[in-house]
Amino acid sequence: MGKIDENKRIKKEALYNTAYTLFTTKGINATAISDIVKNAGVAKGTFYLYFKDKYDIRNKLIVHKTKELLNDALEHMKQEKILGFEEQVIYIIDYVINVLYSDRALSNLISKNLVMGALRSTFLTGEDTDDEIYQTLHLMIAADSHAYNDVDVMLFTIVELAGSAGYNSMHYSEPLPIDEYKPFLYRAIRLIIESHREA
Amino acid sequence: MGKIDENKRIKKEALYNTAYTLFTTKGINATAISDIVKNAGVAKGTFYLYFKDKYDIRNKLIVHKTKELLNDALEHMKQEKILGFEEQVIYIIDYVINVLYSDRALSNLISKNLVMGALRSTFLTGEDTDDEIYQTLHLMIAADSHAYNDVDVMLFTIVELAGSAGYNSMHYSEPLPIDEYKPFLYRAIRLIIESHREA
Amino acid sequence: MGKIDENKRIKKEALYNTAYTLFTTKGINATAISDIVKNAGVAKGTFYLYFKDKYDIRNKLIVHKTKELLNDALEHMKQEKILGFEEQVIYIIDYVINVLYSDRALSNLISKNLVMGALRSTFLTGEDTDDEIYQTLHLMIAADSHAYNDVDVMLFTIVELAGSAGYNSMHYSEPLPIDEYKPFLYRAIRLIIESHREA
Amino acid sequence: MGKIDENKRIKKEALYNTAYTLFTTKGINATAISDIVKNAGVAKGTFYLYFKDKYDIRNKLIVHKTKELLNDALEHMKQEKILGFEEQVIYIIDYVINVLYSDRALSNLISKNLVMGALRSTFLTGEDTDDEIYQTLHLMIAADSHAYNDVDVMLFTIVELAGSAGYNSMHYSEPLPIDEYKPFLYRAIRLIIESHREA
DNA sequence: AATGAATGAGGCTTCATTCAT
DNA sequence: TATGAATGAAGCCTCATTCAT
Repeated sequence: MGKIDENKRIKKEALYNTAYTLFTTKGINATAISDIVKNAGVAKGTFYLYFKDKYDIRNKLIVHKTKELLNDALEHMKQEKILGFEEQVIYIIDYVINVLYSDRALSNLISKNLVMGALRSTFLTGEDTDDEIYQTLHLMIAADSHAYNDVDVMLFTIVELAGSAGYNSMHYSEPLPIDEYKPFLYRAIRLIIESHREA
Repeated sequence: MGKIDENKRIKKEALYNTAYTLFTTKGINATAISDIVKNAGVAKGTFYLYFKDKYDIRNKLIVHKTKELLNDALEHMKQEKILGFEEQVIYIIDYVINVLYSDRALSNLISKNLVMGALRSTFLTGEDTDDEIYQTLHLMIAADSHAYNDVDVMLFTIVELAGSAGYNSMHYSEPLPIDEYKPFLYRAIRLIIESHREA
Repeated sequence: MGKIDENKRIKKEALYNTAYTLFTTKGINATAISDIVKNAGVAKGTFYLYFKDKYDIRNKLIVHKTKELLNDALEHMKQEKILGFEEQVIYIIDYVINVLYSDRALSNLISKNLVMGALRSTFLTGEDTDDEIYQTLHLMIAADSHAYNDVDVMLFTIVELAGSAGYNSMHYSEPLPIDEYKPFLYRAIRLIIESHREA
Repeated sequence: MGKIDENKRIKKEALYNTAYTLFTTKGINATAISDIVKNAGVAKGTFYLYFKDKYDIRNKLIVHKTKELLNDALEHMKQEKILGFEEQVIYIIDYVINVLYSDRALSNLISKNLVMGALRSTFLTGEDTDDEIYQTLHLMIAADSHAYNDVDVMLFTIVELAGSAGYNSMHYSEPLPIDEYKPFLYRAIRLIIESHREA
């Protein structure tokens, strides 16, 4: 049984990896399921054993990659012992921007729309309260020397701004290359944070 | 001759109108060129006389609709005699949000990504300097009682934030319905504007 | 051992029951073997332990259900002490029509073609002479006060007429609903029987 | 234009002919649309220009062939100057049986079920009263020296009996080869007709 | 005897694009 | 200019059957 389950995992993993490569290389529209299975070395039917269609595997990939990225960011933040909510938010966003900037493939997959969708469902929705990332963020806020109003609104605004402006600056260097745009972005974020501080 | 040209215009217009309806109803992926021509009452070959493919007509539609929307906003702003750059920016964004909120079809076509692309190319790029909208914005800034640094960066940041956060709030009522979110959005925008004022 | 055999019987029975439900609900074309095994709660491979394919289990089902139905009819006929071949034939046909009319699922499975195929192989073929139903019919004829010519032809003609006309009347109420059509049908059958009587 | 329409007719005809050959040779289940178009020498897409799917072309074929067959029968009946409704019905049925018996391919296509469906909709349904065949039958009845009750019931009963019993006798020679069975069949039909005569 | 993951042939359907009229 | 029949590549998905466990 261990053998069978191991085999299942391997096939699934092969499909994920191949899909990731193809989606980020050719784009999802230009990627056929035939391409995925051919490159993954499995039969076509096997794909349908694990995924409903092309969009199913894409969504699962995005959620996976996004969570991974955010966890990495939080991990590094802890190691670096960054203190204070404002600094922590800037650190996380900077980390994410840097990773996405250096990994264009990942950035393409987790495009502006999608990363936001994933982020929102991941750490702006309080419902899924056993979500580690969401927990961590709120702990960060609680540990800050200031108190904050409308925390979810604040996080939402920051995420949307950073995601949208960051995406465009990274991809099109407009209005400035990302390195030159960062100071403006981070200043705006700091202002937003300040505006949510309790008097 | 005028007759022939008139006929051309009518067919083209029919294609535009039908495409708009279908794109906003079924989405672009689910809309086939056959659908467009069938509903427009022209032959399939005729489509290729005017457009390269589906995406060509879509792009032309978006540019057209976006410019129309922004021109309307500026027009109303003038009529209302809104003064001061900060108030003017808020007015324009509020106008656009209100129109998109009440016209879901239009909002879907000019989705988050696209509106930004169009906006950027339309009024954040200085190249196309005979662009009326771009001109108007710079006139507004010049007429303000304050002077501003890094004007294009400022406009970019505002547009990205409003576009991205506004889109999500409108469509998903997250983290708040658009009406409740607006005060936060506008406060953030005002802070961004202030941060670009010369000392 | 008895335990194992019991287990086999249970699985087989589950397959039969599920197949019956699905065939009569969705039709055989729309029923996949996967559907059958999934609903029966057995593994796919198990199906092939007992049946060659979809059509194998269907045929076995039909034969089974048809024999059951005819045996029921004969049983009731005996209990009711119906006498005389003509009356007995009418009684059996009436019984079958009534059951099929009230059990549309069964009627769909044992459709016009199939019921005839099954019936013919069941009680018009003399080869399988240890067939109880076939025996019973011939006993009925022998016990009648008249003698008959070309008995198999007579039975065949009656079965075909009743099966085909009855099926259509039941399912489509054409040219009349079954209740209104019955008198015509039974009159025709009586005429056929009479025409086979020895002078 | 005549050229284009002519071409359309040719392609459609090619599809019909090929489908007929394949359906009657390999059966409809074993015939793929690919087979049809390949043999017809047209592109796959062309098939979908004229037919919805495999069953669509089959149904159209059956209706076409059935009407053709019945019209032939009526035509010959007139040429032979057959008089009297009873004789006319026997003549038609005999004609149809003979053709189907000698053309096994046609007989397979227009199988028991289907011929009935087609026949019923063609000449037992009074609604489509501009149907030539239906008209002809009623004229025949009107011209007979006897008057008849429940004409549609009578026709229905005859058609069902002849179709069902004839089909089986032809295909399986059970209970007798068709030539030997005919006398019994025709006797039964005559009895049915007589039973519908007005006193 | 029982399982169910894996297979891959096989069939279906759509649709952008061309081109003769 | 305008037409729309024809094309056929391209992609999707199902499902009967096998076989290692």
